[in-house]
Amino acid sequence: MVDQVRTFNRTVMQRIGALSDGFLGRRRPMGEARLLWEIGPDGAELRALRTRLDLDSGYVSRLLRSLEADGLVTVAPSDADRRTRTARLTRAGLAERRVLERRSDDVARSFLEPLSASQRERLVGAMDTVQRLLTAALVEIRPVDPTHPDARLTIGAYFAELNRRSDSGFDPAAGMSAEPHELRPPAGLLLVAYLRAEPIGCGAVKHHDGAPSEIKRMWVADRARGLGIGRRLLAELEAEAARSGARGARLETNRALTEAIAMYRSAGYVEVPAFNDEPFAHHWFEKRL
Amino acid sequence: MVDQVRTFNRTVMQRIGALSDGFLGRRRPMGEARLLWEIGPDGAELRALRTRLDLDSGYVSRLLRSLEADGLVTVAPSDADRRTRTARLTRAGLAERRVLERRSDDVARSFLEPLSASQRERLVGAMDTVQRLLTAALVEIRPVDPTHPDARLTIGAYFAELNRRSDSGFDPAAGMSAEPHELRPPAGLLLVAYLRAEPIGCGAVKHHDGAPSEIKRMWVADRARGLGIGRRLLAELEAEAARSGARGARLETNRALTEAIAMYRSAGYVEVPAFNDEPFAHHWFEKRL
DNA sequence: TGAGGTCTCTGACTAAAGTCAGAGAATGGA
DNA sequence: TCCATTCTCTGACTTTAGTCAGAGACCTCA
Repeated sequence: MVDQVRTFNRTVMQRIGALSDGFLGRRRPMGEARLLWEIGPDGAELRALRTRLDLDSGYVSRLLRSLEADGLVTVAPSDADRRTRTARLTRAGLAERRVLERRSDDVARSFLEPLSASQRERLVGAMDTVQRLLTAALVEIRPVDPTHPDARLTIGAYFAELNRRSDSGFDPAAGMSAEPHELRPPAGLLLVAYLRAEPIGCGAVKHHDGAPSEIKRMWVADRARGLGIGRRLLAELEAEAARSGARGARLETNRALTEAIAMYRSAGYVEVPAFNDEPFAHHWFEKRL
Repeated sequence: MVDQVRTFNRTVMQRIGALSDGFLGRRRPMGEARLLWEIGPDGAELRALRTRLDLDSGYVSRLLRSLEADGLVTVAPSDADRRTRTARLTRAGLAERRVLERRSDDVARSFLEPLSASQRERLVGAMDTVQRLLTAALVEIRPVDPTHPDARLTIGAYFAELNRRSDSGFDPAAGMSAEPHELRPPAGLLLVAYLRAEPIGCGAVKHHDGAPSEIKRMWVADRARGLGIGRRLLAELEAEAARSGARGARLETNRALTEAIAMYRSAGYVEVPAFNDEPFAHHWFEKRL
């Protein structure tokens, strides 16, 4: 498998290399072209450009000077903080960027054109799979303190979604508790899933002496679904429950969360009679560990 | 579709970029690392290195000088032709190359590791599809004179394969004719399929006044099968037949060539009674255009 | 054997890419 | 209001990457 991935990397790298050639060739150095591209139609702050392209501040400055000299870019202090400056594309800069855009369209088209309709469909489908799974492989799951901003953010998003999707609305204060101290070792654990430093999911476990651990706050951001992140969170929480000595894991859920329910079932959870009186729950599940 | 290909290019490019970082980071410039890699365990002639990496001869020379100074490479005149020189890795060079190899293994592994077994399988499968189809899109089909070396090469390979696979062996002199002048416009046409300048398939058509054109010499190299090249060759030959005024296309084939037969059927050919007495044929097909 | 061609190397360049150490303006908080 | 900090810019570099025009060794074929 590793070999197959490697040959993939080689082929695709060579092939997509054509794209950088496309970025080149307008008698503009690659660095300038990348910067022009990254500034985008709405402009961008220099610090954002630096971190996104991972360039030295002096270097960015010099590149911008050169683009300014060509009349493609203007740089002006930002309104909020006059230390930082914002680069914007001029009319000519926008036109130049459109040329780059057309070029990368051309590259994409050159991939598709020689193929038959069914080959095209297969190619695009497989590309989507590769992309999604490569992204999924980038997701990292880490324990986070329940009071950490990332924890608040994801749990907040979870509540908001529950409120939006369940027919009765949702009030976090009314449900079963999951206070910070209950989700902090050794009483429990809160995990946050990150995609490139951005929190995109969470899940928690709350231990009970002599009883199954409770899984709580399982949530994955919309645009990160279908990557198996929920399943990974769940598996890690179960492992944590097992480490704490629990013989099983339990959870309750709202009937509106159909994908979650399907995922629990396929992960080996079986529906059981209500084991608590959480007012927003319709289904109770349990799994032996 | 173009958009999907573009986002694929962006994601994958970023992700595989890690690989070049892997090649870098050993405090060795990328050019040297690429060269070291390309020389390979068995050594390589400088001209081969130059064409494969597309580098200036002076530049390669200088890079080799630097690798030599580090004790990683030796360069000596080739035995056959003492103008050309062959670069070989020393013990240290081989070790260094193994480091690079391990690094690109690590990158590949980092793609796979966070995924579940079924995700891995899907990823590798999709990678294979992408790779094959991107390669397929690189194939170019061009008319070639029947006496051109590439034509001789592919037709020779076709005869060799026929001889190897058919139980009776095959003697090109005994069969129905397809002399150079019969496959040259306006009497006919010979197409050769190229993958990166290397001929990997052929196919010809021979016109007959007032009768269906004959498809001859259809062949695709083993390692290029499954890319739809045969189908493309056939389609172009049919188009050529139609241009010449033919109302149909005919062909005969040996029963050993099962994939070819399946391809003809799925391309709309129907089996008909023998329309000639080609001694090596078992099936005769025809299609209306 | 000699003419024309092939192959690699050296010298002399240029352009791009990137690094580093301040300088100077602006900001936020004590 | 002052001090530490943040942000961008400039000047002065270094390293890579790549190009071009010969020179010289070697090969092939007439």
